[in-house]
Amino acid sequence: MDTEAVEKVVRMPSVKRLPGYLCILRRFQMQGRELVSTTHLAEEIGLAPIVVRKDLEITGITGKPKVGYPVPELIEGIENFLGWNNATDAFLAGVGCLGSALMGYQGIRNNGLNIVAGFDNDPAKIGSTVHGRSILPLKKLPDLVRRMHVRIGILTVPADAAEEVAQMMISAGIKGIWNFTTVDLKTGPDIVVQKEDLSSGLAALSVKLKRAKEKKEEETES
Amino acid sequence: MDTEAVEKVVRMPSVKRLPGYLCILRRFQMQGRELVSTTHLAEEIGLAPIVVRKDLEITGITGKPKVGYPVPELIEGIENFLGWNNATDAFLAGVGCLGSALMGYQGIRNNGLNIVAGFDNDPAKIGSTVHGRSILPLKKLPDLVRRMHVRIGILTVPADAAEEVAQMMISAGIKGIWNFTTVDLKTGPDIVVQKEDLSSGLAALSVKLKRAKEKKEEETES
DNA sequence: TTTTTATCGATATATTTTTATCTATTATAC
DNA sequence: GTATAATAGATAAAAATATATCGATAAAAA
Ligand SMILES: NC(=O)c1ccc[n+]([C@@H]2O[C@H](COP(=O)([O-])OP(=O)(O)OC[C@H]3O[C@@H](n4cnc5c(N)ncnc54)[C@H](O)[C@@H]3O)[C@@H](O)[C@H]2O)c1
Ligand SMILES: NC(=O)c1ccc[n+]([C@@H]2O[C@H](COP(=O)([O-])OP(=O)(O)OC[C@H]3O[C@@H](n4cnc5c(N)ncnc54)[C@H](O)[C@@H]3O)[C@@H](O)[C@H]2O)c1
Repeated sequence: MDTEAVEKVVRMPSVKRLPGYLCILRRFQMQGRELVSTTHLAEEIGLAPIVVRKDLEITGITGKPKVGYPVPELIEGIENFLGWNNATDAFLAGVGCLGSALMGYQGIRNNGLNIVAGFDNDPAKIGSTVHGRSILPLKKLPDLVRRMHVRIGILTVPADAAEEVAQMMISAGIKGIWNFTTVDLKTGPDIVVQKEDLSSGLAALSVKLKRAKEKKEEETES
Repeated sequence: MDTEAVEKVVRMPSVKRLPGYLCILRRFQMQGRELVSTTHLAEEIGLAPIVVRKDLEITGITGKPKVGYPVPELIEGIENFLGWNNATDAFLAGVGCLGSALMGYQGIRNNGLNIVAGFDNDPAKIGSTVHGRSILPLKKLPDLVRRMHVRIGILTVPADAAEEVAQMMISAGIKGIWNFTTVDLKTGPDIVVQKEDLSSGLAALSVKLKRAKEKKEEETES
């Protein structure tokens, strides 16, 4: 029985902006700041205050007029909303250039994800460690996923192996794939795939630069 | 005097999806396919056909009913729209884990960006090469930007150096910064910054996973 | 105390983006 | 040739997202 379930709509753009606030808030906390207003947060992150206020709404934390939000509560609220309070284990497949960079990246761990081990099919890599985490043979992935109840897989294999390795992950019980390959994975509806697409970022940069250039040329003419 | 300028609005979401189509189209071309329909493209990329058709509109390429679009023209149209036909030179600052991965990544070169050199302030790295490109002292960046008329800078330095290095780039004449740090750069309005934010992707993954889990639990209950 | 100012939180409006509908076109099958 | 099915392209509707407005509230200043 839905006892007045407040149908809270979570907007994805807001969700994606939360880590940015979190990063700034953590810095503020280290500086000993107790309170922060959306005005100030907005200035730091380069957005309009109204955007920030709307975004923070989804955490459920409330602020005080003329004062702002309590920094520690806000941090906890965001972490809590994102489920970043308790670290989640993840496996990474494809310990190449990008894969090892990710395995050593503190930013991921700070955001609630713990890359437990890397998997590869290169005999030269298997058995060694990267940033303190061991590289295991890909074959062992399914069994370990099951035994350790790992739900998140990070995919950094070459494109032609992506689909196959992803299927292996899913068969073993992985529920979410952080996909760094260019491949659009074909998965069932119960699997969550987050594709991290460098090329779309580059496309955005290219077009924005082109626009800026055109704009400048127009101004020069007039 | 605007002689009936067809005010073509470029939607950013469409721009960001173009590289995905491009990647698939290039594969099709290698397979010798001459034509492709939005229906088929949509299936490949996992989107609705209507989305694909709307997106391809901005390239100006037209298709034929019952047939589709000519693959080579479409590739050229997308590349042309994004300015990826002629490679653009770029400098990268901060040749660490991520920086060197990017310098060796063919995907960037395929998308019209040519990382000419890397810059660092670590004496141990300066003078060596990464994936065939030399690592130069950061000090030399401004002069080389001016001499080579480089307009794009890639920022992969640690967070605490980001603002400083970005300012150095901008002062030298860099117009677009591909920012991989967590820092929200403070720049003037004529500088284009594309922030590549891993944490927002992770946030999206976390929330989508949480949702999927809740949904499944609801289904199990009923 | 009263006024002023900053800021929250709610509501409303505008804009952007997605999705649907419909018509025209063209290759293919009959 | 004519019917049929697939699909482009235009237009319209719906949904999502961003932005603006405004009253309430709390702190600081007068
Ligand atoms: N290098 C980058 O900067 C970058 C950036 C964005 C995306 N990517 C993507 O990340 C992926 C990897 O790129 P990279 O540059 O790290 O390549 P890489 O060749 O350096 O690394 C690939 C790794 O995967 C391993 N591998 C190959 N086949 C495998 C398999 N079937 N199972 C398990 N491991 C396997 C290889 O042994 C290697 O260690 C590619 O899909 C690429 O498109 C790379
Ligand atoms: N490692 C990852 O997977 C990853 C992923 C996403 C974003 N990032 C971001 O990329 C940046 C670099 O990360 P990393 O893991 O490669 O770190 P890293 O420490 O491996 O590399 C940093 C490099 O920058 C150089 N450097 C330091 N100060 C400099 C300066 N003032 N000028 C020029 N060079 C300087 C260092 O010598 C080093 O080579 C960070 O801001 C990080 O948040 C990293």
